[in-house]
Amino acid sequence: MPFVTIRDVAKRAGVGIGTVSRVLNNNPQVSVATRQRVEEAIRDLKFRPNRAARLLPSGTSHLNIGVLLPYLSYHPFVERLRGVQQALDAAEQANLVLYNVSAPDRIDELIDMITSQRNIDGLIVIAVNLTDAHIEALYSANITLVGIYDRALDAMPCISIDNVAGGFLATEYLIRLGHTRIAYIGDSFPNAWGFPTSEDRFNGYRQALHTHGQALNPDYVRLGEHGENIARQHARELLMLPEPPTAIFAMSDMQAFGALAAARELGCKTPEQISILGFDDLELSQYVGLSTVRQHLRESGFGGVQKLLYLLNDDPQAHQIGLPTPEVIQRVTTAAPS
Amino acid sequence: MPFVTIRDVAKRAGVGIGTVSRVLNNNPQVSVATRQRVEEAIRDLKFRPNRAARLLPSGTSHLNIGVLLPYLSYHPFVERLRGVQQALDAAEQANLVLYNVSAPDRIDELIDMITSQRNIDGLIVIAVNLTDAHIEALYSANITLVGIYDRALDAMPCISIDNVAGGFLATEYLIRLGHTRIAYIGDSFPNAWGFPTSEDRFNGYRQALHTHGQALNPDYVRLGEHGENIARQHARELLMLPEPPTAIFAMSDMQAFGALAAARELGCKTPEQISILGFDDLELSQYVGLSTVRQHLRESGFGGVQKLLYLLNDDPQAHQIGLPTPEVIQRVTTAAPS
DNA sequence: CTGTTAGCGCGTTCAC
DNA sequence: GTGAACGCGCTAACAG
Repeated sequence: MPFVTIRDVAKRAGVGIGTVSRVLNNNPQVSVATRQRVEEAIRDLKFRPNRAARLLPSGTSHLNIGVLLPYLSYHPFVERLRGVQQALDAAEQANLVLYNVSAPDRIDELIDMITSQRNIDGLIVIAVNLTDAHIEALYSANITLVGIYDRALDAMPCISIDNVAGGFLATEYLIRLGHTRIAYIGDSFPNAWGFPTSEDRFNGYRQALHTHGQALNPDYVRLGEHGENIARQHARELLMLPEPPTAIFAMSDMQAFGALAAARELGCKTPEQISILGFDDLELSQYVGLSTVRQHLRESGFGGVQKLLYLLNDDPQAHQIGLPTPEVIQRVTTAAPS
Repeated sequence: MPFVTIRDVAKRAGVGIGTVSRVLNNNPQVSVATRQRVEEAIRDLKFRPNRAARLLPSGTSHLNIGVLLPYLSYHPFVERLRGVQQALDAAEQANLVLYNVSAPDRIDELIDMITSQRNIDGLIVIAVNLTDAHIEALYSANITLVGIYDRALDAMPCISIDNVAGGFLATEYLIRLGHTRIAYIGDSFPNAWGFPTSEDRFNGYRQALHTHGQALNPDYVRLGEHGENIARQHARELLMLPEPPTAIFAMSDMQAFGALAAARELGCKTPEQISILGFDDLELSQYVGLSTVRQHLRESGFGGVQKLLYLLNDDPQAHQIGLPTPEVIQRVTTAAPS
């Protein structure tokens, strides 16, 4: 469609394009009469200035950074997004453009849109599993990439955590407290999005048990869809076992909340009768007093931005940006078994 | 700072600017040798194409829509944001640029940034209370505004709900169930952000009681900071009153979750002994089975985008975009008193 | 106060 | 295969 330009407006209003520009920019040196004529023409023609052209003469080229993520309702993603937002805010040189993938099979479209639109300089990919073709397309569109993943990738620079180590850490912590009957509640894997999170944490759990000479009791492993409720149901079942576990390692704080609820419902005291340990350390968790593994979510978003900005400046510091290792935050839901 | 342009690269590589352009756009008709020379020059000079200039010749002018909101951790805001995201996705003609206000006193800076940057065509303001000066500044920067608020505004087109009516509806629903001892748990007001939500819903509560000839018992009104935990504490206190309420109207689903937890902890059965009604209808709430007042959060974001797009096109349909009225969604946490 | 002109940085013709 | 004009829509500096 032929866009209406400042020139059309000028002709229509019977003035020069300079005058139109002045009206557009609220320049006071325009007589009221002509200003009104111009404004009328603008309205009539439904003229709308072209942003790109407008920016051009100023030479200003601020950055647009995209963030690609699945779900806007999943806490860990949103907390990372907040970190990204804060870092970008602090840097004061870039905007945050949000891209949300609603389903795994819609990634293609989105990447197409992003590459064809040429609107962003860099992209932070949170958790979304991109194929090599996607990455290739992004790169040839000259978009600098940084991933924030649950497992390190070769295909692009990443901020990531070692979930196997995290799972190991969590389980070992419970073992050190003296627990010998430790359950695991997590997402079933593999899942539609290909998130490796649950699998990795479970492997850490398994390795820790093995290292400390404890057998893995299949009854103590409950995998299912993600969610507080399903986790609650799993915890119920665990607690009603003839020989219930004395500790539950939930692979996420949300699931730990579910387990907590189940314990409460069954009148099972935490941490006296059952220790519950989460993973994530959501902002919420401190309020609930949940013991958990802190994986520095906010920092991961923050670090992602730093890395990206360094990369955009060809600054070698980019490769130094990492994440603190996960750590156990002990609050009130874990203790030695009684 | 003097930006390095395609011309600099051309000179450096000893080629014409056309060739550089071709390399940039992956045009296959460039010999491998020259391509390499150009790429080297690009790297040496740290050249980065100007997005605006790039878009200019194509005539493509896609929209950038900003979203301004406080907190990225507050569920109702995030759900509205999701609605915005979905609508923009569906329209396929605009990007979502995210602006997050971290504190009420930082609104000024942000508005300054937004107006000086000239990056967006429209702005959807979620819950943030803007002064007339802010709105003025935005308008003279030619940014079209739509607000999504908890109370209708005159200063700009809005999607809003009537929280007084919502509070009335909620309370009347409980009264109709037969409750005569109905408590209210909400945020204390006024608050730092100036959100009128709790006050409005409380007024609806009060009016409903009055309309139905029930006295307002001050012991049954608990106001405090927002949060599941504080609500939980309030609910505890309510339930331990010599004459406890038979129903609790929590002004938000999160607070209702807190009340639910308190009831569980005290062994107080829901809904047999205590009915609990929330407000919001978060995505989460259906999983929990919480009875609540649906205020169409997602739709409000969706509608905001529609209204904005109409406004940008001077389409009078803009004024027809509204929101369904709030409705009570009865699930399992409310029933007649026994 | 207002019209005209010269770029802004890049993609796209063309000729070479 | 490659270089050099030309124009995208707009702002700013300059004449009037």
